[in-house]
Amino acid sequence: MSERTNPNAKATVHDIAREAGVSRATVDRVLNNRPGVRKLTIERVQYAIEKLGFVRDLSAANLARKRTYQFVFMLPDGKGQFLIELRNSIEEAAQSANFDRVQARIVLVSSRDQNKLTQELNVLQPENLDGLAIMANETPIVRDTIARLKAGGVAIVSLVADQPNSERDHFVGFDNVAAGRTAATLIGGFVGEKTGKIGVVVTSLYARDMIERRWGFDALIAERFPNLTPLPSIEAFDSPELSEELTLKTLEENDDIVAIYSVGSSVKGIAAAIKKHNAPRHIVCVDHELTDNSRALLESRIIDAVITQNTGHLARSALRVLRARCDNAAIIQSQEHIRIEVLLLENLPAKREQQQIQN
Amino acid sequence: MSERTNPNAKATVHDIAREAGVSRATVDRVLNNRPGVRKLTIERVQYAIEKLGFVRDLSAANLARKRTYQFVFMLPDGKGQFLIELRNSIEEAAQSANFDRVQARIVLVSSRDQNKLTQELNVLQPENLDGLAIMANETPIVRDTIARLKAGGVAIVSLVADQPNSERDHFVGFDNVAAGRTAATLIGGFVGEKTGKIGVVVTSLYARDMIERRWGFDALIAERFPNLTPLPSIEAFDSPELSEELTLKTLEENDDIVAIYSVGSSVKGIAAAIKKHNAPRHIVCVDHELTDNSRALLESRIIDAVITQNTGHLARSALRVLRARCDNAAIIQSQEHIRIEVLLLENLPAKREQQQIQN
DNA sequence: CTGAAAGCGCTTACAG
DNA sequence: CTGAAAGCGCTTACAG
Repeated sequence: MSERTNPNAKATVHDIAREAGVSRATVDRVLNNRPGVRKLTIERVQYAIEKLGFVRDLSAANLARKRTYQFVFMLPDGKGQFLIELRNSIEEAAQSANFDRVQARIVLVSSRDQNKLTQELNVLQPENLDGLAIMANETPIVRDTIARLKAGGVAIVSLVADQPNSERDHFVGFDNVAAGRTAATLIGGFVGEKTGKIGVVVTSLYARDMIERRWGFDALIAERFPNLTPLPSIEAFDSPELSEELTLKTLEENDDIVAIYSVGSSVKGIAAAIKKHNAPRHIVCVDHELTDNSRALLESRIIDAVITQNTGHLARSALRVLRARCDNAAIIQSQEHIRIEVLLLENLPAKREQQQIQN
Repeated sequence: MSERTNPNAKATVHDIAREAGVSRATVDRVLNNRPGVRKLTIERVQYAIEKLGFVRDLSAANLARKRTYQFVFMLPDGKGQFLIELRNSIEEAAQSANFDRVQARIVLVSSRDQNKLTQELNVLQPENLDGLAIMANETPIVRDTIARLKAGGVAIVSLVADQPNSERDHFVGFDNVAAGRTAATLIGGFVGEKTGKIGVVVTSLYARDMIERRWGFDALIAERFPNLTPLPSIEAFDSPELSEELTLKTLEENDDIVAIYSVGSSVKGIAAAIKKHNAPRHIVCVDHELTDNSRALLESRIIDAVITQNTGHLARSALRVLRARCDNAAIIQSQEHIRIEVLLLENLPAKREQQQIQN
């Protein structure tokens, strides 16, 4: 069945207009809080809205308005697998959101060159922007840009790494402290009753997400696994070579390492180091973010688990939240909660089906 | 910015009509494969569509059509927490889908009384139904109903438990075999090197999802953990008392039980049994589906992990797939993949925020 | 087989 | 401060 046959059909602006004894244009003014309506008239219209239980049809409104949503995703230009996945997911989500009148584009910004970053940020103007999703380190220039755009009425979400001291409307990403605790629980559980040290490798000592994960990790190990001692963080930047070299050095210097926590995107080098070092027994290894690397390492059982946030969910959630903000609509919190996913070889999702289309 | 200012504005039916030298009505006929158009005309229109890169605006089409989607979710009337959660999620999702012209309602059917089930199923008629999501045991009557509705043009998805031998369009739920394997990996990992038996408790010996989980579980234990021996399944139906009694009996008869796998919704009784039995060392316990019970047991560390599928995701995915089917549109596979979630105390999502609304 | 006209529910100039 | 008319992109009778 397709036609609406039910007798208590939904009320329309037309019905409201008739009920309130005004024109549809006036109903529209009240609906959209436009100025230039007498207070009494407003009340009459509002009464009619209440009475008839009117709910406006947003898609009809958007059609009439020729409303289009201009969103920008600003991401670091890094070459890590996670970033690549995230970009793919955003493009995919943007494409299907396109039917919904949203145009989203990705802007990559240098994570090193502050001047270029400043330039890129200054290009963004509220006049041609409805929403911004930004993943960047917390710096004054980023904070200022957020404030400026916010003041211009742009909806803002921080992505993956929060900007807690800025005026972003929402954070789309998981709780990094809890993620660190999750990693600790897995490592502690899998190590069992053995006593020993844990190597910890981060991408950067100063990135907020890394710091938070490490906090959570250390706290939980201290609480529940007194048999384990995390070592100071090794900083590997984005370099597999550096990561391998430093990890190997640590393994050689500490013969009682029972586990390694890969907090950032350095697992490739870590795995190489573990293989080279070739310890007599399995070293438990937990990594963050599912990539081709971590997938292969899970399959060869070099690493035991991956803790990740789904890039598709991140992309769609950012889009939904921005749109809701623009429409001044509510969001369903539970739907926007980004889960901390624990991936073992056994519950690994099948490899990205390249935008596979069914039917 | 809101207005579409860009010069290469999207083509509309109007543009196609002009380009092809026909009326908009004819364009519409071609677009919707309606009969009564000369072949030559069809080709001309299709050529114009290609040339202008026309993409039809579905929401405008639906507006014009007064199209409404009538969906039914048919679920067992059981009183388990998972079912309750699922129902809540469906209601929530249905509410927000309402803006999108879909009307979804839940019909509960008896899982015991075949006659009542038959009656309920017979009420469903293709005339007033666009899509059906069904969670039910595989029985001939269910299979026949699916076939009948399918023949009448109704879109069908099976939910949580698949109906692989029916003509459903899609299955919304996770891979139960892989879920069982995931449970086994966790149990094996957490038990460590100890040798012993594993108790296995199911809701029903004949439910497809239980059987599949058990398959996966046994297979992985055999592959990777020769130190562990799963016992035959204990069937506890939906009864906490029975589950407690039988689990306790098993624990007393086997003093080398190191873990319990709760395949169905029997964890309350299992936990009670574990507490009563009070073994000298921790018994590893993994459960399925996040509920208030399992959450509390995770917090008190009686159980170690919960394997679950997100009910919100199930509900929204079912809705999206049904809708796509009705529109004959493609679905994004990666978006519809239902993940096997591993929940530890540390990555537990906050308790259901009762339809919390922000702003 | 094809088209002119009216309409879906809402909004936008324009006029008063 | 308010309304009549036209229009968003698409579809539906109706007429021919």
